[in-house]
Amino acid sequence: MLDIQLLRNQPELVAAGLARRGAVIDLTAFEALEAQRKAVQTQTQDLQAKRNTLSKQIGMLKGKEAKGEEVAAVMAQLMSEVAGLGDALKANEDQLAVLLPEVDAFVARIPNLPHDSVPGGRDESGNVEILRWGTPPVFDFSPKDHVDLGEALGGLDFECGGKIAGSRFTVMKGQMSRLHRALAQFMLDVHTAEHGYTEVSVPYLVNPDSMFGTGQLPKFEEDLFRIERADGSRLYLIPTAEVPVTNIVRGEILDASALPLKFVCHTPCFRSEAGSYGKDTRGMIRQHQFDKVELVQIVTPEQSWDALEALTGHAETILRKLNLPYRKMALCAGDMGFSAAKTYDLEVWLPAQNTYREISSCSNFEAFQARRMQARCRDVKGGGKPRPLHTLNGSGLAVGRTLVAVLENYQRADGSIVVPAALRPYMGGLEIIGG
RNA sequence: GGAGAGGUGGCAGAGUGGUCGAAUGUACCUGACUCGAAAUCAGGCGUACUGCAAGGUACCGUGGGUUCGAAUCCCACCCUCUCCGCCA
Repeated sequence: MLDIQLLRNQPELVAAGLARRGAVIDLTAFEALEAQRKAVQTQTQDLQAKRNTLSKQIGMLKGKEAKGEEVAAVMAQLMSEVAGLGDALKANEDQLAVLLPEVDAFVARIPNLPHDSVPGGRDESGNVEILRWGTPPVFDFSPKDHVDLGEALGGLDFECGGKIAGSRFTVMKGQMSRLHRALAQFMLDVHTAEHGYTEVSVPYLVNPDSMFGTGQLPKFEEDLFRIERADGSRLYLIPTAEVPVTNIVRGEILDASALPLKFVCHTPCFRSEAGSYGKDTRGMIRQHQFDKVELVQIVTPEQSWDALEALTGHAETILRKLNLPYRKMALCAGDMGFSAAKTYDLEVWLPAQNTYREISSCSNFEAFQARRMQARCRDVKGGGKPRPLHTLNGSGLAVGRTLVAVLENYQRADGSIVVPAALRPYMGGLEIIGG
């Protein structure tokens, strides 16, 4: 959520920032709504103040009456005076009860402002390559894609996934399952042992408040799987561990000296993929369910930009240790997600597609999510007031897509797969799958 | 699923209609004493909105209601704990 003060005081600045990402804001509507809100709110509070003082006087008179003083007449006078406020006050409060949520709803649907360092651009084509690492492998045979490789090895079964659940679901078996598990374990171990993250395990179903906190709601409900419960409440399957993990600090005021908090979390992720019909229908690239190891940092406002570089580096480390060629992209303003102030995508080389595909997305949200979550920090020494903290997250990495990258980059002419050296300790020393 | 108890400030814990945004203790911050610390003493110490300020308003699990006035009474819901049942 944007700082509503910024929206009130510098609306042109907000509009300009939003324009960079192709978003339009109706400032006239906002200002009209705000003017109305302000008028009704001050009037309501004046009436409440009047009621409160009069009622207090009645209270004092009650005390005197108890001591035997004759105050009934004055009291009756006051009571009728207060009663006269009743209707006007009720009307104002009712009006306010409509206006305040309207203002909230308006602000809740505005995306974050892109950071100054974010390149301009409308879509994917405006993204800027920051670096390239590794060399795409050269094969003396025609490389297969992960579907052909996986099916031939008996490790990937898309038909079976379709039978059990539907399209965009996969069944893995044998060494393929183990390789998948090894990848997740490896990532968790690197991030905890070498990068200082604390591993957390969290709910895979979350409530609407949590989805609001990280920005999935109210605008992107159609991207989520929803569970309706008998009592009328609802839960959502997490589309990323970002949601439950970031919401750990929702509603909290943290001692600034306790920051940064660094969490790593392995979960399945569930996405409805509404609107992506026909896109990546083959294989494991785009699934309704996939595993991901997520990095989340909770930091002070001063720390967040350094933290974004560090966090992205942590994700890159996994690719490097697996010796997978990748490139690092700075997303342009028009291609960033709703809540992000800046995002780096890491794209891994996929030989069969002869291109780089997203395998990680690392973002600094600045105070955008923190404001929605009312997550704040306080400098105890300075005696300062609570202020919104900053949040970041990034995939480190998407496990399913990493599996795809390993299969395709490490394949041999006979269809067997070389197990990357870093994973062998997790595979009981196995060097070749299907050899 | 059945029965019961309870949700108040960082924590503990009072408060059952009226100067209650809330006693007290503890933690924490500042100052005094001290070479320093402990102990002691004095003061401060929730969040948000609003106002130049003084101040005002809201918040005692959440949402409604009763009342001139609600932490306190009524209704619904949520959560926690205990016991029983069921169960990975």
